[in-house]
Formats: sequence, structure tokens, C-alpha cells
Amino acid sequence: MATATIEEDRIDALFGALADRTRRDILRRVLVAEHSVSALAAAYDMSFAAVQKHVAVLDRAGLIAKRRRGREQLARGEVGAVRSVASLLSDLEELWRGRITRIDDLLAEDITKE
Amino acid sequence: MATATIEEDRIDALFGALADRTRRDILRRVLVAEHSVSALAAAYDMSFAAVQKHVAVLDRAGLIAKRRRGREQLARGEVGAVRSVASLLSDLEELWRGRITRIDDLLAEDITKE
DNA sequence: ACAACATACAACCATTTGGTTGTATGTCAA
DNA sequence: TTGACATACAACCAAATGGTTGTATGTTGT
Repeated sequence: MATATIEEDRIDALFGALADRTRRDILRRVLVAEHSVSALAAAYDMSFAAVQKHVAVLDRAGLIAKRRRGREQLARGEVGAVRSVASLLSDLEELWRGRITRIDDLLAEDITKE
Repeated sequence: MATATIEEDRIDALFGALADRTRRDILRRVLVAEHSVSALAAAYDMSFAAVQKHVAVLDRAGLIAKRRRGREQLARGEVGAVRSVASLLSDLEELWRGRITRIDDLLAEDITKE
């Protein structure tokens, strides 16, 4: 099997995106309702560019999606991605419970093997 | 209310710790069974010190706990911490569902206000 | 007592990250 | 068409991150 790392990159991006409070706050806002980038930027005490980069990180991780409306870009939260992260955690919990039979899938993606 | 940031630091640490594949792999292993730091280190193609630092990051985030047995330090996964992260994500999902009444708690921890 | 083992930690280095300012491009409204 | 707005992105900087090697401190077994 050669799957491993390709998916791991995605997971890195997901947790990495969530590991910043500004991005978590943006995500909360856009899960409730669509917001333009500049509307989001207005909420924080930092430059527009900084907020725009945070939005881009969330977008790359797939936690939000953007759609264009005229000159603005509306961001909405992707609840499916949030659920997929939750699912990773429940896999961990199952592992703890000892219920996982296909341990090899989750455990020991040996770096050394290909 | 003055809570906010104190808890946010904890969440930063949790997601930050999970945003690295080596640490996720370590966490999987120690959720299944206790492992000494050197036993863990043997599993990866990096120095002992690097693995020890990863373990320390997981420890600081509260995702693992350590207990001493003789000269070795045994790490076990803290499933409660894993669940608390899952709970954060389900809060996000609830937010999306529009079910959260206490939105102010989750949303808009305004940086500017104290 | 001593040698080997297990851990912790400091110092160092390269890369990434989170912020800044400035510039370019696209869209709207008059 | 032109000016203002919305976004994107490059270049830059300081701090954090993920790795290294080396050293110090316990603990064990003989």
C-alpha cells in the first residue's frame, strides 16, 4: 500500500489550520453565515492582508469554501471538513477502546517502509 | 467575563500537538498501550532527542500522561483530552446547525475588549 | 563503585509561520 | 472612463517549530 502520506498531508493542514485562535474564530463566524473577507478583516485588530492569509489557510485546508459575489469573495464554513476531523478523533478513541481490528491502517505507517 | 484566552491557549496547544504526523502516530501507539520514550524513539527514523521533544509537546498539551517505572518513563494516551478536542469540533458543528443559543460564548471573543 | 541505560535539556540551525507594507488586478458605481 | 473598493500576492521580518549534537542527571545491575 502506498496511500499513507498523501492523506497525512491533508490532516496536517486540517489540524494546522485549527491550531490558531484567529482562524478558529473565523471558522466559527463563517459556519454561522457567509462573510466576505473584508467583513471578517473588520473584526480583528490586524491588517487586511493578515486576515486574508488566514482565510487562505482555511481554504487550502478545505475548512471553508469561497464563492464570488461581485467584487467580494464570500466564505462559508465546510461542516463536512469539521466532521472529518471529528472522525479522525473518534478513530483515536476507538483505538484506545481496543476496538480497531485494522490497526495496521491507523498505526505504524512506517516511515522507513514504502 | 475574562475567561477567553486562558482556555484558548490550551486549545492552541491541543491542535498544535495534533498538527504533526509523528506526534499523531505516537499518540496512536500510546492510546493502545503504554510505551517508554526510548521504545517510541526506536520506531522513528530520527534522533532520540527529537522523539523526546515530540513526547514533551504531547505531554504539555495534556494528550498523554507519563509515569515513571524505574529508569524509564512510560507514556499513555489521555483519551479524555482527545474527547475534549472532539467536543470542540462538535461545538463548531452545532454552531453550523444554528443550535447554539449562547453564541456569544463561542463567537466573538473580541481581542479588543477585556 | 561503576558502567550502561533512559531521560531531559541546552545550544544551534534551517524552515515555517504569522505578522507587516506595498503593489497589482478585478469589479462596481457614477 | 475613472475612482473607490475588494481581493490577492510578493517581499520582508521576528518568532516559533522541528530537527540536530552534546552534556548532565538519574537509575539499574553487577
